[in-house]
Amino acid sequence: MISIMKEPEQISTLSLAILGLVSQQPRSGYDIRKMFSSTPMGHFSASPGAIYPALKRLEKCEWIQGQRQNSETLRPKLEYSLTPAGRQNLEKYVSQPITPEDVIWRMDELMLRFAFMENIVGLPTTFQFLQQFLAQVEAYVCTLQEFRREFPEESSLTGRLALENGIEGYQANARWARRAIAELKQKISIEE
Amino acid sequence: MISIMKEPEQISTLSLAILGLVSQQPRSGYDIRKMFSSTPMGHFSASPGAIYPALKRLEKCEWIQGQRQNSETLRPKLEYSLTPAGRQNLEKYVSQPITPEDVIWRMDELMLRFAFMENIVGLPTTFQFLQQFLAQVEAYVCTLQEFRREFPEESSLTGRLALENGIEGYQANARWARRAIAELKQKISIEE
DNA sequence: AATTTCATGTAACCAGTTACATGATTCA
DNA sequence: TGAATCATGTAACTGGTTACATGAAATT
Repeated sequence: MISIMKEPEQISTLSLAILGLVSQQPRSGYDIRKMFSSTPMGHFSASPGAIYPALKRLEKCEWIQGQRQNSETLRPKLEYSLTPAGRQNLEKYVSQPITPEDVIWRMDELMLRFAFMENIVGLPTTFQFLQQFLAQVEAYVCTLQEFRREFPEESSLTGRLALENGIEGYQANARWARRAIAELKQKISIEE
Repeated sequence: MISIMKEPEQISTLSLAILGLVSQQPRSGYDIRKMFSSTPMGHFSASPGAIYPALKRLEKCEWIQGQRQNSETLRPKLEYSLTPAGRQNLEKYVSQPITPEDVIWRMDELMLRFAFMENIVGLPTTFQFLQQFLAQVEAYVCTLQEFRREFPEESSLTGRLALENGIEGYQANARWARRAIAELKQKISIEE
């Protein structure tokens, strides 16, 4: 008897971060909490009330699987790793085409996808990701600049500056993407 | 009989955006939804399921007050404006000192505070805000660079690049803040 | 012996998402 | 007359926050 699990169409950034981490190596909830609190990895809270339920959810839909470590001792720990199905779904998820909505509403998710991409889908797909990313970011910069041009000049100084902050942030992302593309190109050519 | 309302110690970004908008002029829920969907204002969803309950909450704690417009017609609309108490609380909230946690976890909130500051607390306080902002951002850039220096070079290319994306984003914020400070300085000197 | 770190959880709460629902007004 | 826009809401669900709870192992 096979139980059909509903696949989440949209993964929360927390789940994605967890999947990325356990894709690298088996990790316990505590390991993940440590990563979140001791590194600038995304901006995740290390609260157990978020992480342990998230692990349970991912295990229930069979993307990850927990294995009890040190069962003999009095302090066993649960180490999770990706299931084959989980890896497949993760591959599909991180390789999705980048939409304009992604860069407007889900920048942090895009960066998470990117951070783990190399590991999960390899350099060529990562390269494609960066090209799409750059194109979408550049397009959005144009939209914002258009908006900036029509901004009523005398109305609100700080309002205008806040808008410019957004534009410059996206421009920084574009510059970064160009550099990253160059680095990847080099690495790919060396590996051949 | 005075009912004592519990003041929210932490305001959600959505509530803050709403407060900022109604501080400029009386606005209805529909007006606010339009702002969110037609301008790059923050990254807020215009869903009625978020906005109308938020307006109700803010009205219940007496920061804003709704007034029925066009009561004679069959399609009245509710225009909210800040109460004196609401304005006072908003002034206090946006002027709070900026903590390291703010730049790490709540960048979007800081930008919202800034976008409406001029209107709510005037240029001198806005100027102070920017100076604090710059200092905290620069400090965090150092932390990230320190982290970058200790990053294992061969481990993950995309991981390293994602970290650099973060650093460059904060550096862009610092540059922006320096420019904004210069602009404000000029404007303040002209107005004297 | 006391403190810190390892390690995993639960319960109440809250806010935002999605989807649904309603009806007036204006414009093509 | 039909579509788009104006205008406000509710209900079910979901996931993250805060706070609480427990106890072993390692360190000082």
